[in-house]
Amino acid sequence: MGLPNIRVSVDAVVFGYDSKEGLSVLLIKRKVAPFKGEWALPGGLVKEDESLETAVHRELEEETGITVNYLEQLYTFGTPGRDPRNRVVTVAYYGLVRQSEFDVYAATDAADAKWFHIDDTPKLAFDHEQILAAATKRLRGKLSYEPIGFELLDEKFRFSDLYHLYQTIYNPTGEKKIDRRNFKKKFLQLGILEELPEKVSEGRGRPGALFKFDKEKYFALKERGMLFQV
Amino acid sequence: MGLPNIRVSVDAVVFGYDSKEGLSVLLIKRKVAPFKGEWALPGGLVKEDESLETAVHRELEEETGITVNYLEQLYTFGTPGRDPRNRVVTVAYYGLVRQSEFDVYAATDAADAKWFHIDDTPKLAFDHEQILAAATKRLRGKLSYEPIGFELLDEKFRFSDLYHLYQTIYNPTGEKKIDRRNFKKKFLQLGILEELPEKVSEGRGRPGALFKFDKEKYFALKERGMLFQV
DNA sequence: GCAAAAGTGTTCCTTTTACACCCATGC
DNA sequence: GCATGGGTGTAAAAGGAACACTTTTGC
Repeated sequence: MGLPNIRVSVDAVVFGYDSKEGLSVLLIKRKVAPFKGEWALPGGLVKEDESLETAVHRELEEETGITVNYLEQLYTFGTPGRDPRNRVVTVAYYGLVRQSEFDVYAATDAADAKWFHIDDTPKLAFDHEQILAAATKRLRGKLSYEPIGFELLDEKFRFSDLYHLYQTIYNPTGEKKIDRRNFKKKFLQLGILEELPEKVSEGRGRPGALFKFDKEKYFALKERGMLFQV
Repeated sequence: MGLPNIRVSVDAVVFGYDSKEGLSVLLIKRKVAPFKGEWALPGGLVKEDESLETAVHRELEEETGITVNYLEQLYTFGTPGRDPRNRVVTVAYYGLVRQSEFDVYAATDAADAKWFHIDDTPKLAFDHEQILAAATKRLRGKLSYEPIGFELLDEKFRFSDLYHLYQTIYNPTGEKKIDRRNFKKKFLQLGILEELPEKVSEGRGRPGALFKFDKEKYFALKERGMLFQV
């Protein structure tokens, strides 16, 4: 009985948020077989001496040029046959970024790389649609027991940006449901927001105050795990 | 640049519950190097044509003789150096069983196999202490947003068994905290318990009614995810 | 009769929900 | 002046927490 020939890869589901465009996911167009020319999650084989996390960051850099500072392990997919050529077990990660901060470009290892709105993704290679679905589900779940926002919003943001973020992720179909006042009350009670004296207008309507996260409290709360039902 | 030489293994953290002994974990004594003679989590290399889940079940059978019907993926550990000889990425699973149902024995692939009380585990091989810690944390967390019990209790059980289960897992140090009446009220409200006409005495004290889970509702609730704060 | 476990309701408090009007600005 | 988004409070309802005595059995 010879040693099993199994390869290990990593894949990344990077979510980008933008107040105008909502929630997107970063995809690449494959440059090599299998599935050459099709869209897929960025990712690739892990090298023998690098950690899984290092591998994800490296692959993201090589394929899309972006650097993500928040990545979390999602799930490991290993069904035989998920890669048509070899047995490949892939460790999937998901991450969150402010979409506006990143110029995405097809770096050396991909034919193309771009953001797709979460409700308008193309057919994906391998079992990547399954991975994407798992990540989306996890993101939604996470929202209700951990503060999310720091990674997705600009340093200073209007309260309505935060509100729309939650609204978007919870309620992708767009029927308004979350009560603005109750949401604000609840969120402010967490004590992780700092209201700035500056006000900013969006072009029309009354200008709103800017807020920023109190990083210490934010991460403390995140560590401890909070419960936040919308 | 040659292909990376990485192996893939699975490890299982199997928790057993017994109303008398509380929460235990199943460990094996390693029969082969490295760490020969030391205690470790059951597990081993994945074969090229089997799924990860199949591999866990197979290894459990080969090393401890038990069959677990509830196993869930926990996390994948892949730091280089976690196995002293080769690069091994391990996918950890955790599961729950009724301890009383299983005769554990050292099957062919282990020198010994037994249950250890969760607060009295030996030093473990590899990074298995870290894996065990992660599993314990996850189990506690899970308890508060999913019904747990079906997998850990006999088919028919007294309400106090369920109560002690939660008490044990939440509150390992044993200072009583959960209010019996409130716990019962809340749990019954979930609508997943069926009260049987039979009563049973524990030898002393007033006999209590037996309950069983309404499987359909139980698993439905589990799918949807419930929120249950104790 | 006493030790051990099971059964049972009410009150208070906290949290959550529902809900509508005025304000500041750009055009 | 009107359209657009920002800001704000209260009342009713639901859910959670605290709490103690009685019942049934074995010995």
